[in-house]
Amino acid sequence: MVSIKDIAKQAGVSISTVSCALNGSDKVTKETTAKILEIAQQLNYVPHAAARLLKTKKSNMIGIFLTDFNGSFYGDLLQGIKDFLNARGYDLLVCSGPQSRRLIAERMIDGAIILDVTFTDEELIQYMNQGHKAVVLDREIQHPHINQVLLDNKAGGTLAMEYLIEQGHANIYVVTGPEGSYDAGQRLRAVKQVIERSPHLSFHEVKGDFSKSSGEQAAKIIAAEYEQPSAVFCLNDEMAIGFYGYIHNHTDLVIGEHIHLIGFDNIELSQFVQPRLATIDYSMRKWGALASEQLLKMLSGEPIEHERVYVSLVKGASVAPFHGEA
Amino acid sequence: MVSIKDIAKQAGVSISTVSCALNGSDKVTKETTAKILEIAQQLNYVPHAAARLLKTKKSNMIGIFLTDFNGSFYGDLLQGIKDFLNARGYDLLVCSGPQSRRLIAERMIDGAIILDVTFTDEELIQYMNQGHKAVVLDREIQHPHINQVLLDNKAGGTLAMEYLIEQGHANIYVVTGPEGSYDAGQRLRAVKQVIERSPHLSFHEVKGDFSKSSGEQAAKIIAAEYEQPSAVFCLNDEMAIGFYGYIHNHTDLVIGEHIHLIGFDNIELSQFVQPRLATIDYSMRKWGALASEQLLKMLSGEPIEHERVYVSLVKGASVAPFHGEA
DNA sequence: TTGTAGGCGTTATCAC
DNA sequence: GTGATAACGCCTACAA
Repeated sequence: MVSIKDIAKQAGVSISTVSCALNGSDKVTKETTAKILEIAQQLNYVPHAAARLLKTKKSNMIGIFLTDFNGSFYGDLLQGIKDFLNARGYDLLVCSGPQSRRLIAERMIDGAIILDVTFTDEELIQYMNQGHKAVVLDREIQHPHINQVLLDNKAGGTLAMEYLIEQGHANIYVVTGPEGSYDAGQRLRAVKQVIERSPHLSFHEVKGDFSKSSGEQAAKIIAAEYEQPSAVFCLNDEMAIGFYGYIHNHTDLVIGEHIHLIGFDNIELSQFVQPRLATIDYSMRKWGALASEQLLKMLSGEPIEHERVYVSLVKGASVAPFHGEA
Repeated sequence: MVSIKDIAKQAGVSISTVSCALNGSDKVTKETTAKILEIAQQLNYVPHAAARLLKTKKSNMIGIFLTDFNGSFYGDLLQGIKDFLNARGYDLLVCSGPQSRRLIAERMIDGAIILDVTFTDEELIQYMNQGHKAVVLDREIQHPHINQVLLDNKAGGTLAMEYLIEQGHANIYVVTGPEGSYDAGQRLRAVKQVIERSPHLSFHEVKGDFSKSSGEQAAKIIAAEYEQPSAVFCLNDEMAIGFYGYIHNHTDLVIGEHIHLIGFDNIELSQFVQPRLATIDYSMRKWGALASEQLLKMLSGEPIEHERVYVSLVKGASVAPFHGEA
């Protein structure tokens, strides 16, 4: 492998001159710089990242940590992060699994973005105490080296519930998310707050875990006890899609007529189902870009505050007005 | 940051003793090793990956390069790769975009797995000439540092066509894949070879690009010129699903009766559509595991040959027998 | 069994 | 403007 030493020899200059020239320092003549650059080129010189990192303590790499690699769900989020980082000279590494944490500990990356429930708060804080920095997308946690960029789940949950109530629905189900999920927990909390303020409502909770199949299960349960038009808030779209499928294939009930359904996330599929699924929308790309921005600011020592990703209601014919007796 | 120097000082021994102890060399007393280990523990010592890499030239990291982050398609493949690598002390980094190539060039990873059409054969060969090693999943390319682990697209394409023909279909459409895709190209070639051997068939090609929406487009075209029962081979399942949707929602035709459909990939959704989609199956996890295995073998200098991932036919009611006049 | 010394490829601080 | 020289943190002969 060719190193700056080789090119120094070729050019008949010292290695420090080469280093300066390569890094575009103005302490070197234009001519020598040009000569050095040319030799580097024809020698196919590529710097050794590890050596540079050892000295500069900057790898220009950011890691995002995911629970697993499933879910087209993350596509846009990752793209948003990557685009933002690339534009600023950083690279993104997507990591998963407990073993990958060594990238943080062993200082291979400059910072981390966390969207991984398998990270405990404790270990996260431990890393941060060692001087590492991170942005979390999936929890509330206070530490000088941690910044939060969270979805406004509370607003979303409230928006969804109020929409159902506005449309005249008083018999309401919620299909919950997995244990331990911050987003699911927050959404459910918002739902309960609305419920508490509206004692006239009939309210039921059905367990779900954000998967399509759990949406189907929920549909089965709710369809079985169906007596009157009901509204269902699936805490994410994937479950809502599963819900749709079950109702459509296995019952005589009609979405938007007997059962009024709203989801959360506005995934691509939501616009294709008939009738269109009402849901809560937000931009994955923006979420990713914002998280990246916050992380880079932290790295540069800029003081920052926690951020929120705002959400909005997407109406859809899956929820129709209801004018019956509650 | 605490380094072996600090722990050497604490333990009252030299740096090299610490290094040996940490690396489990038998050149150090059990007692001193134990003492050193304990101090390392309580000092929260973590080795610096860059420093180690600089010396050992092994990062124990493997990179997989993808065209983009979309597509739940890759979930199982990545999981298969990760599991295999983790079990052998390697970590997986998922990378995308031209910038990420520096991980290869700058020697941050020990090897690469390529599933990225934006990599040209030329640049790949250039990297390999510099001594890097890779397994390719998406092309045929000969180089001592490159190993191929390819899907047996030819067998799959042939299997699909023969199934349609066996079932009595003689009016056959194929919905193609994107330009430049190796898999799409190979599948189409297999189709054409079957066609050439069966001159009595009526055969039509409709352009697609592996996306669901292109499947819908194809359905629109084929439905418009529908005259008699036809068989359609969508070169991947995603298009087949789009095809389904269009036929179901916008025409009176029935899959498995007027239109007989087969796909490729056996994605999860395929088993849920009604009637079940006939398709070509293979294991993403195995593909990933095999690719990883080959890469590690290359890294250890073991001589290896190119590998193939075998496929099989999955029958489904989306293709029914046809006994009419061709 | 332990310590000494040199080097991995860079960057950075100085003299010259 | 350029060139020694010393780090960075770790590994590994080799010497003691």
